[in-house]
Amino acid sequence: MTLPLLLVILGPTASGKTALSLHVGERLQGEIVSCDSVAVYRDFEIGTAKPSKDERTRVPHHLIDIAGPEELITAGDYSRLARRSISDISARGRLPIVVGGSGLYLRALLDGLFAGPPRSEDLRSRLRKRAAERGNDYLHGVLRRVDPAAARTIHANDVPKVVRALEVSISARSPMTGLWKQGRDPLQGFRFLRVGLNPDRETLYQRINQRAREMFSAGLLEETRMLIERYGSSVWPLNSLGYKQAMQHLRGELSFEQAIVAAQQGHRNYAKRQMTWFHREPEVNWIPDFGSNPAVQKQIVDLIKGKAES
RNA sequence: GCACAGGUGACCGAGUGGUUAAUGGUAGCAGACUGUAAAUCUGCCGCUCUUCGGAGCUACGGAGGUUCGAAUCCUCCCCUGUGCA
Repeated sequence: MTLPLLLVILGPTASGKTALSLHVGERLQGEIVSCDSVAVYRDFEIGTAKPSKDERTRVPHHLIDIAGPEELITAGDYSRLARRSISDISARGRLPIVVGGSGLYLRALLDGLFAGPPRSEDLRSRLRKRAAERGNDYLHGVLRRVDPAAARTIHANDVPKVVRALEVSISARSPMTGLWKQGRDPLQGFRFLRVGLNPDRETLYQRINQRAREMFSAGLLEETRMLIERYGSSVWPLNSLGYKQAMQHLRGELSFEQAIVAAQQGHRNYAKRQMTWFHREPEVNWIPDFGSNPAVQKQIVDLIKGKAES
């Protein structure tokens, strides 16, 4: 018996993942599992370019609006929840479509993570404080003693990763890279079909600029103000692209126009990083175009039909 | 038209006679990423070669000049901003 198909659509922001997923979902009785680290939070609408209410009626969506902004959803949380959704969808005999822009979340879902100890906020803040007081190199030196292999791959200036490696190694009383050797827990029971959208860079950047500006005219500022009022200005997702710049404008640090330009910049840089990440993803069927292109949509539907029969 | 201020590599911006192809920053490109990841970090970044140690060429508005040596000093010209007319 052949395993059920799992479609994965990946690509940078504004590459047309949503359009493609809706088309395929409608045509092939699919349900969408969003893989977006910010869309998981309720009330973050405009800046996350979530699919509209109407679109979510056309094709069922999962892993959107699953937490309040004051909650912390990690890659591990996401992975567990998404796997549950996928097996439910599959049990209903429908096609699960993972639509991903968040590289780490996608990897956590498909390849799994290593079995690490739980977060320790206490330990983390102590380590961060240590780095601030005695310098990045000092903290990195500690890591070099605790987990030399980790120290070799993590740059001293990358404090968050140094802190994480130390947190894991110290609370587990064992080097983090040693724990890695025990392996990950990959998602099993499916045949993966990965489709990657990789439109022409310059065109993508234009599209990003346009979309970021539209977010502001669609009321990103008002939404941000509402979020601050409702949840306070220190909730984590307010640091996300667009919201961050909207906050800076509300605080008077940037003019309206400057905020837009900064948000565009941030989104372009992000798209670049996403592509770097996705280049490493194995077995991707790369499409050098936008997912909103009807020809691409047809091509993917045909591709899936072919796979489903084989 | 006179008086100041200024014209630096894609952009912003240091540099006022010599380890200067020229500090920084931004953009761009490439890369890393195992529970905050829309985060965080790294490398490259005038052109042409290179056995990767380097070699050559072109560069600081333009043209001359001073000097062993200039983005840096002098002269003239062009342009920009501000002030006085």
